[in-house]
Amino acid sequence: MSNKRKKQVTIYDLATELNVAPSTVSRALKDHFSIGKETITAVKDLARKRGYRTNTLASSLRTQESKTIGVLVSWINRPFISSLIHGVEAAARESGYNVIISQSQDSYENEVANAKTLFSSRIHALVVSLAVETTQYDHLQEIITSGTPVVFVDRVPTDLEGDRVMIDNEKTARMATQHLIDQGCRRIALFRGSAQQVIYRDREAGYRAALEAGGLEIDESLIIAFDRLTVEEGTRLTEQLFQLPNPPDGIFSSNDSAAVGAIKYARANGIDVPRQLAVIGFNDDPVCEIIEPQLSSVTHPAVEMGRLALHQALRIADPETPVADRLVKLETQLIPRASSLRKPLIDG
Amino acid sequence: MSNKRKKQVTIYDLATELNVAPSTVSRALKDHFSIGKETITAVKDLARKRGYRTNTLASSLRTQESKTIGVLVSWINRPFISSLIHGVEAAARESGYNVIISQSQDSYENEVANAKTLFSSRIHALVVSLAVETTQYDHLQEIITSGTPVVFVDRVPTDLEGDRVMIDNEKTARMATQHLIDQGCRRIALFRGSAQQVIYRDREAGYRAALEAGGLEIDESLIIAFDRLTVEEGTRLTEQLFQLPNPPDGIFSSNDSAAVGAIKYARANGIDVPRQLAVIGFNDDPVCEIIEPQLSSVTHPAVEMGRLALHQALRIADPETPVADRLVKLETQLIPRASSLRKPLIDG
DNA sequence: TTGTACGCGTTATCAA
DNA sequence: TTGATAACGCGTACAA
Repeated sequence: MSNKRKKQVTIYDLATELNVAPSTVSRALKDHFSIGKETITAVKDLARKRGYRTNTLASSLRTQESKTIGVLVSWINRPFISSLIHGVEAAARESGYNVIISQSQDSYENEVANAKTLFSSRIHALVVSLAVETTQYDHLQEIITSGTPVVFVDRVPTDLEGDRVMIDNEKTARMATQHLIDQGCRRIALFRGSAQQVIYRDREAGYRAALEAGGLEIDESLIIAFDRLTVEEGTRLTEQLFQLPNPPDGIFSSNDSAAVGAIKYARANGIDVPRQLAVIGFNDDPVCEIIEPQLSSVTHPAVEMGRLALHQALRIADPETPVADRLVKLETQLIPRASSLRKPLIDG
Repeated sequence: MSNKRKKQVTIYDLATELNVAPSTVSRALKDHFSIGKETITAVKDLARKRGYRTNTLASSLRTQESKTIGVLVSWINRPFISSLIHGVEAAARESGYNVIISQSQDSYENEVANAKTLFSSRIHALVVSLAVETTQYDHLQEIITSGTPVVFVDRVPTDLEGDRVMIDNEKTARMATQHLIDQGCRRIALFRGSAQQVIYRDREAGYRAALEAGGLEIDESLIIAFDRLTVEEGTRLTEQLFQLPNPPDGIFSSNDSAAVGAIKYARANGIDVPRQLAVIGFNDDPVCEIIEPQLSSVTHPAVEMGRLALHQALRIADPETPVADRLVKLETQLIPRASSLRKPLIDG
């Protein structure tokens, strides 16, 4: 709102013009049962005519009840995150809420600053996917303590009570790794994200569990720590893998981008995918159907997670919410494609 | 802000505890020159100790000056849009502003509703990329009239005064088409987006201009109207093109997704890219370097456009802003890759 | 250097 | 069915 802005119409203006009290106008605008029918229509007509818009600021201040949801994520311009926000925003708007977004850019410092700003904006609730760097949660604990609902999505904290919407990372990773074993892989590499985030540790756990269940030896030199799981990093680290005396015959990557990097390396170096190297990613991004060979993956229902997180945020204030519901785990699915299929699938 | 929320600390609480007036606290917190040094430190110390957070709502109401920027786009989960928002958010936060996002999902009706909601929220300024359906602008004119700065990005309106941040679509399309001609294409098809949006009409104009300049005949049956420019649509409509008695030897697509669809069709049907069919897209999305052959494109600097739009929004209120600056056109660049390169490029 | 008093626009309470 | 009044938390003109 800049300085020389046209003065906005208020309920006071309408009241004066209609010769009624401001409180009457206020009630008429929200169809309060105690207001006469003619008064209501008269008020609404004039409101429309004068271009009246309710001042959300004043209303929120008075009622101590703001209709905005804060969203705190790492990077907006990532497929998974932008779909997540899409889900939050769509669900929020259906429920009459605005959405304020802020990105930490994976920096702890930014995350703390943004959390403070959002808190000051008196948001109704906060939806958070942590920055990679974040391992300490005072900035969020403070918000929870104040009574503002906080819902964690995907990148959740370890030791902090609070509501979560996520997938079963361990189980999903096990499913993906198992698939590679079923396809005949014996030396499977893991592209692991930053160990600071529990979701990546869980995926590692799933990977290890699948290998053990399959009776395969775990070779620590095949577990590769990634920093940002980008395409470039995937290409670079695949190259390193293939300089080992005994390179892998399969890769399970913690996201699709890094898996794409692996396929690019293989393609450029005459390594046959999936025969010499079977690859499976994580997220099922659109790119899976674009790269050649098409990339196997496991679903990570971003939009749905966003919607659920929002609904969870709105329900927390509700005392009826059962405690059991405070952890929502979504189902995931294996999507086998050419990058890992060496033999026909057993069923359908 | 839910009902049984812990009461927030106010300047009034701090004032009581320190035995000073609330106004003194208010001024101390913003380092007002008239307040004593010790008072300032005392106030700030206590504020920290009590966990005081300034109430943005109250402050905005009082000053008639909100620190939030509204963003109104079609779909958040699209590469170009999410990068645009990324740019807006980053720049806004640097300047101390929050960002409220809302998506029209390309529906005119949603766009109108969202514009009204944002307006009611007393945003400082609005950044808009229009819904495909939108051809009428009353909902935005109203906001402009009220004195709220409105900046249009990418999908801009035709006959509405207002600030714009965009690229030169006609020139860029000409450059892309010219490139195909240079590579020896003689029958070039155009993947055109919805004619309702001027950006797509401009790209068509550039395409036509390049053909004319190159002395090539314009075959209207090669100009394909797309609805949503998706991969699937690209594949489907390429198939149609190749059922023509005289199919094209080049495609200029108004975005990368549809171009990817064309390449997928070609790959599946043994059509050699680029020899039989040269393809160039628009946007230079990350997918360009992932598909095989890699997709030629022209840049569409989304993040930069977002940043500029935000800065433009903040400058509009400033009476010093020269009128000439109200249309910002960014430079674009041709990125030739394997999908269109039949001969070595003339220079580097 | 600090305090007093009012208003931003809305809504809740109490009274009429 | 409607009106008068106070209060939400903050900032500022004016007074001290």
